[in-house]
Amino acid sequence: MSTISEVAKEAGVSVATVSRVINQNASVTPETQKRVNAAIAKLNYHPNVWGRSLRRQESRVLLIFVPNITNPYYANIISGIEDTARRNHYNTMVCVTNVDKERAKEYFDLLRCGSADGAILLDTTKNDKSVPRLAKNFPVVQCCEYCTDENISHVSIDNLEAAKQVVQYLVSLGHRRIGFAGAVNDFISTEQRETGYKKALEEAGIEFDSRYVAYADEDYNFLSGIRAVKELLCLKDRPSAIFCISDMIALGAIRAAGEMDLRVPEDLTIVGFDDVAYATMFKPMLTTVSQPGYSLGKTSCNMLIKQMGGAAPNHMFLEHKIILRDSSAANAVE
Amino acid sequence: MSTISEVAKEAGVSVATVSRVINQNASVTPETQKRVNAAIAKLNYHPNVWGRSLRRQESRVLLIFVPNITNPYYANIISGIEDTARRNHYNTMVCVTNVDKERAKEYFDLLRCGSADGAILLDTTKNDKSVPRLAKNFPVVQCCEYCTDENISHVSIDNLEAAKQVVQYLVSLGHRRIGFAGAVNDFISTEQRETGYKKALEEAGIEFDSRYVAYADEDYNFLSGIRAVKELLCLKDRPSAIFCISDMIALGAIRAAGEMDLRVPEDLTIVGFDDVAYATMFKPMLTTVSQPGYSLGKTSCNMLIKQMGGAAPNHMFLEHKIILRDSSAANAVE
DNA sequence: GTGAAAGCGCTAACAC
DNA sequence: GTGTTAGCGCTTTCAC
Repeated sequence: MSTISEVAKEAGVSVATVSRVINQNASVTPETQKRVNAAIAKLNYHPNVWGRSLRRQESRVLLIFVPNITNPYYANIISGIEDTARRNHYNTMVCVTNVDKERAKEYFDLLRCGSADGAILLDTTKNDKSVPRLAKNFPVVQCCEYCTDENISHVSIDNLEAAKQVVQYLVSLGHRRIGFAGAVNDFISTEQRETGYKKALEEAGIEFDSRYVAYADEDYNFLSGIRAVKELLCLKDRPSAIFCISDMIALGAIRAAGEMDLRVPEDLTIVGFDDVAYATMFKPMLTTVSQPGYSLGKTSCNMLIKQMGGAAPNHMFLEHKIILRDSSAANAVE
Repeated sequence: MSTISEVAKEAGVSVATVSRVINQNASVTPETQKRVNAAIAKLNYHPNVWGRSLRRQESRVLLIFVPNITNPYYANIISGIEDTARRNHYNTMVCVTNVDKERAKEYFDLLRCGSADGAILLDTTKNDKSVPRLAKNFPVVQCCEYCTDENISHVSIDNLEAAKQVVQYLVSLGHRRIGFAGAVNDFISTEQRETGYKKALEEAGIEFDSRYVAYADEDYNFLSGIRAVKELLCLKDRPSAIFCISDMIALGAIRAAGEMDLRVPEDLTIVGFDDVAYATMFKPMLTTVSQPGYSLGKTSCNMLIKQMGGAAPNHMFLEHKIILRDSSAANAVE
């Protein structure tokens, strides 16, 4: 590992000149430039990032907080963030929190100790108190999930509206007994999708029936999806359609239906949320809501960079899309 | 962001004393310790990592190179690496290369510029030339995939043996026309699984028939899996069993069979590889080879840390397991 | 256009 | 047990 002063000696110039050549921001004779570049190449010199950061007081690293990377839904978002970051000469560091507050707190220290300049959070919960505290001192953008504090930037889709549209679509298919498979967690999207479900029912003049609502585990896992949906399917007047707040739960719903000898979509319509790749690998292929993952990531990252440049916190909602496939059909139950 | 000298002033001691308290490695009066700690708390001081790294000449960051994070198969490995790293006071940085050599090269610079102390590579190809070059200058461990250079550490399962066992199992079920769905890439696991397939056939006295071998795309994607397997199923003497080198391809195989009105496993036995979570979400649930993901990650990380401490390169093979589920059955085709 | 030198925050060798 | 100080590699101000 060679240093700037070794390069300077090799090229017969001062370290200042080498620095100027590296950063291309000051006048250096083309000829000296050539000599310096030759020395850099010869010594295989790479500017040491610690020295530079210490001097510049910035790390050019952005943090990405993800609850887990098992969910393919995050892959696109992360791609969007990373591409944008790299285009702006930032490196990224994926921090997998596993929904563990302790671990997240440790990762927050990466900001406090200077390891990173800002963070994009994909795992904020509704009433999270640590995020506002962090955002007071560091540039932070929330993506997809966000807390109720108005002063912190966020980028997401309009979950309430999306859920409403799903239920309106189900109503348009003739369904009246529409179930809802949610999850027990503190994500705002979870809440908003349930609210959207209720609003759409109300607007359609269908009375809300709490027996038609069931909940999977915190992390929307497959097995708990099966369990939750079975609760609904065991009812005397079982729903003819079920809106699931994640594809994973919807996959569980298909399995649950199969185990109870119900055909999808003939006997039961199922709609998911997220449009992960696996939504099309199953038969029947899943009707679901598609989020613009890559754009969500890209927009978040751009917002963060602007904010680090002094811009005020901002809120953005991107467009979702309902993808019609095989798991939904007109109500034929009675 | 307060500095060590501000803490020193606040506590009425020198910066050296503060440093000693922080690093708990020298004798400081309990009383001064208390004073210093009070000052640290009061100023909410966090040691600046740039200053420390510059001085100590280490970053305490490890890189994890992953081809993509869409594949859930990597999640466990990464967990294993991260937990182990954190236990040893290292931070990790996930670098998603997208099988893009250019991007990987840029990430390699993180080592050259001091941003990281070592790397675990999950995406090495057989004849990769850049990895040996990198490994000459920096601590590197390869996980799951590795290149032919003997001097670079690696941790993986014995892919050849695993493939052999799968085929032996299929033979034991009475299958004689056994197909192989591989992929067009330069991963050593791909090659070894094909070699294992051929060896097992040979040992069973079954002549190798090149018509029974088809290839999915480089990244084992679902659609190309369907395509490859359809090639095999269109043969006059179609195979009664197919060994797929990844679960994703195996999922494609199930779809392909379905589209050609073949039942799995009654008309066609399918075996996958990796045992991803989705292997059990489908009906039929997949017979597959399970790799000890978490252990692979953990072992790699421990090996890297030992190596950074001066240990010589090492090679390790961990145990795999064949998981019998619903997609395989005795040959009933003729 | 180029060089000398200060200083970013920290640790550790040395002095007392 | 504690303080002084050099120096890690870099950028940038100020001379010239």
